[in-house]
Amino acid sequence: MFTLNYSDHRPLYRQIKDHFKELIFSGALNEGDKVPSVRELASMLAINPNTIQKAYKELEAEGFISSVPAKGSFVSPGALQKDALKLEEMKKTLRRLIYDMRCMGEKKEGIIEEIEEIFKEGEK
Amino acid sequence: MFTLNYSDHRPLYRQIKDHFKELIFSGALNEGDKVPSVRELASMLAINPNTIQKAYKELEAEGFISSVPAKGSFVSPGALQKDALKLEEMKKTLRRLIYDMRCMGEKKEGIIEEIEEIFKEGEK
Amino acid sequence: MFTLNYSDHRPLYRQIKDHFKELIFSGALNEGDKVPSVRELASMLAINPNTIQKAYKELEAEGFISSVPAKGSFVSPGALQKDALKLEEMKKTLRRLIYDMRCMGEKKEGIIEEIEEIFKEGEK
Amino acid sequence: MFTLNYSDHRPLYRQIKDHFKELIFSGALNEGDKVPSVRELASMLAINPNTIQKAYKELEAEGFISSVPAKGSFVSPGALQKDALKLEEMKKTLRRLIYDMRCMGEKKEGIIEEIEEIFKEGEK
DNA sequence: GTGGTCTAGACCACC
DNA sequence: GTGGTCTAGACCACT
Repeated sequence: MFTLNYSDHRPLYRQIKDHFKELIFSGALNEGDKVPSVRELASMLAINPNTIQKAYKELEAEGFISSVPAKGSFVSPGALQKDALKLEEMKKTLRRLIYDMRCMGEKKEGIIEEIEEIFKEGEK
Repeated sequence: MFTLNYSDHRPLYRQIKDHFKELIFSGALNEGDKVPSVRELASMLAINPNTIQKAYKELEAEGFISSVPAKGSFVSPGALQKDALKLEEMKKTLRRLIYDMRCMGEKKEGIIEEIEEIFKEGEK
Repeated sequence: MFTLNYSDHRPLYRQIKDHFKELIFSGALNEGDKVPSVRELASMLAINPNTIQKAYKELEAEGFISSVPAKGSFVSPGALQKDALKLEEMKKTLRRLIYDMRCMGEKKEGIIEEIEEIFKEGEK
Repeated sequence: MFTLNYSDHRPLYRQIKDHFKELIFSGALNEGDKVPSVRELASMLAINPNTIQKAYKELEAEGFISSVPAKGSFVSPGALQKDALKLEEMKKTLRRLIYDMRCMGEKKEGIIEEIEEIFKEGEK
C-alpha cells in the first residue's frame, strides 16, 4: 500500500495519518471503504501495532475514519464532503493566524522558514 | 495615539485591533491600563464610533481588553502573561494547518505567496 | 406522499427533510429513485417552493440526494449503504457529547428532559 | 490531587481527561497554570507515564491544555472562554443529533438507556 | 528535567 | 478475528 520513510522527520504515525488523508482527498479511498486492520497494516509496514493504533485514533478524532470495535475501521461518511469545503476555510484561518503572529512581532522570514521546513520533511 | 492608513487593504477596525495588540505586546500598554473610550477614540481618528466598537468587541472576545460598564475599557490582566504560551500555540496551530493543506494538495508556493501578500498589506 | 403537520414545532423544511430521511432509511425510497421536483412537491403540499428548495439543499449537503441539473433530484447511491456506519458514528458522537456535558456540570435529568421534548415534538 | 477509580468503567486516561476538564470548568485551574508533568503525575497516581501522555495529548487536541516540549504543559489561554460559549452549542448539536437518530429508527428508550449508562460509569 | 515517539508484549470485550 | 487499554522500558531532542 505504501512505504514509510525513516529519513523523514515526521514521526511514523504522522506519515500514516497524512498518507490516509491524501488517499481520501485524492479519491483513492471512498466513504465507507474498509481500511486495513491495525494488526494487518502493522505487519505490512513491519512496525508495532500501537503506532498504527495511534494514527487511526487521531484520524478518527479528526473525522476521517470511523473505527468500530470487533468490525474494523472505515472511511467516514462525510469525510470527503467535509473537506472540500474546508480548504477555503483553512485559508481564512491561515490568514487570521498570520495577521496575529505579525502583531506579536513575528517576522515574515521566520514564518516562511517554518513552512519551508514542513515541506522539506516529506521530500527525501 | 496612531494614524489610520486608508491605502492599507485591511479594514479600519482591523487596523485598530492590530494596533492595540502591537501596543500590548510591545509593552507600551500594560495590564490594567485604561484605553480611550469608544467615543473619544472615534473623534480622535475622525471615524464612526461603530468602527471602534467593533474593534473593541473583538479585542474583548480575544481576551486582550475587558470593558467595565460605566467605567471604560482596560487592558486585561494576563494579556501579557499569556503571550509566550500564545505564540507557541499559534506556531503549533500554523504547523498543523500547513500539514493539512499539504495533504490536500496545496503547494508550498501558493501558501508562501499568500503570506507575502499579508505582510505587504500593512506596509505602505 | 405525505402531509405536513402545522402543530408540529419543527419548521416545515425540517419536517420535509426528516420525512425523506425516514423514507430512505425505511427502504421506501431506494438508491437512484427520483424524488419529486421542487415545484411538483411544493404544489402537492401547497407551500412555497423555497421551503422545498431549502429542504432539498440540506439533504444534498448531507449526502442523501443529489441534484442533476435539468433532470431532477435522486436518492444518492450509497445513501443506504452508509447507514449502519452512520448510526454507529452518531452513537459515538452522542457518547462524547454527553461525556463533555457531564464534565461541564450538566445533570442527567436535564439532558433526558431535553430528549423527551424532542420526541414529543413529532408526535401529535 | 485526585484518585483513580478502578471500578469505573471509563479507561484511566479518560478519567484523567475528564478530571482536568472539571478542574478547568470549575475554575480550580486557570489559563496559563502549569499542570503536573507527565512523569510527576504518573508517579503520583502510580500508573504508567504513557497513560498520562495519552490523556494530555487528547486534552491538547481538544484545546484545553498546551504542551511545550522541555517546558511542561499549561492550561490553554482561551480554554475557559471557549467553553462558556460551548454549552449552548453542545445542546444544539445534541438536539440535531437526536433528531437524526430518530429519523433512522432509533427509539427514545435506547437513547435514554445509553445516557443512563454513561452517568452510571463514574458513580461507584 | 521536559514532552514525544516507538516497541514488545499483555489483557479485555466483542463478534 | 477486531479495536482498545495499559505497562515497562527504551531513546530522542530540547532547556
